[in-house]
Amino acid sequence: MVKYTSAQLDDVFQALADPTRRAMLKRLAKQSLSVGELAQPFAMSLAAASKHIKLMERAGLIDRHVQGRTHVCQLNAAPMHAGMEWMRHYEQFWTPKLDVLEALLRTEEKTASTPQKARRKR
Amino acid sequence: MVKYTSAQLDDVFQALADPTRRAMLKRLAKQSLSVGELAQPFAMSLAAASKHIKLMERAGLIDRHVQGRTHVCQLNAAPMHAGMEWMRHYEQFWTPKLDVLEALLRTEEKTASTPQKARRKR
DNA sequence: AGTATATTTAACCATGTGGTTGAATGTACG
DNA sequence: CGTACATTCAACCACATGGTTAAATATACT
Repeated sequence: MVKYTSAQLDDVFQALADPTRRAMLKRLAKQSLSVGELAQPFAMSLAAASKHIKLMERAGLIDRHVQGRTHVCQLNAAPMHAGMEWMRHYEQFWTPKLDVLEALLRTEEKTASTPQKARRKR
Repeated sequence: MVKYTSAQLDDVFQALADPTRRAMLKRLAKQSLSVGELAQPFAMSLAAASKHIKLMERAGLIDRHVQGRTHVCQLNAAPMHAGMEWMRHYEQFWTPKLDVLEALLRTEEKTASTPQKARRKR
């Protein structure tokens, strides 16, 4: 199990926090694309698209290999793993809580003075 | 299966793209806390912490209920679900690829013309 | 009423983001 | 060699961020 640095998470989440970039990644999931191809569907200059790509490169989500005059971008989803792992710890909180018990237990963890039926100790 | 809006994802990923905010959420996973309590561990002004909290509120990750003069913040992890679902589509790409085949298939989809070992030159 | 506590608001600063246009760089091609 | 193409760089703009301090608000306490 790998450990991820905070800065890594910063960069990945940051990269994903923009619809243009998410759309680019989506396309890259199907095939590698040049900068120009990646930019084409968007109503923005090439320079703007180039900046988005650079930001994703910084996050490690895109690998680039220059081939002649074109730069081919390839998805590298691996860094998302870090974000996924981070979020996974919270999955329990949106997962249907079939029992109020679980919530109560968490509350009591803090309270620590309500002995109720068991748990008393510490 | 719920569908998530792009703006929702923007806000959630944005909220998670900062170590201070992630640390705050981590503490809220254990117990609800007032703004002051939430801010206490950090070397920053209350005003700064207050802004972080507001940003997470905007993302729906924190619910606030005012109780007298203190504002109690409660984790609401549900919006993370959207981010998790989005990422899940990419899980296949960092998951161990036991077969090179899959990668090849994706590549060929694009190439479609390079005849084998040729590729001579250029 | 007056004071202390909890939090937000306002004004400000430096830096980042998302975009533009125009010039520079590097590579391919006739 | 000269020109076209692919992409970046530089300068600029408006606005968001992450932080500060100081003042404003709201509630509680005596």
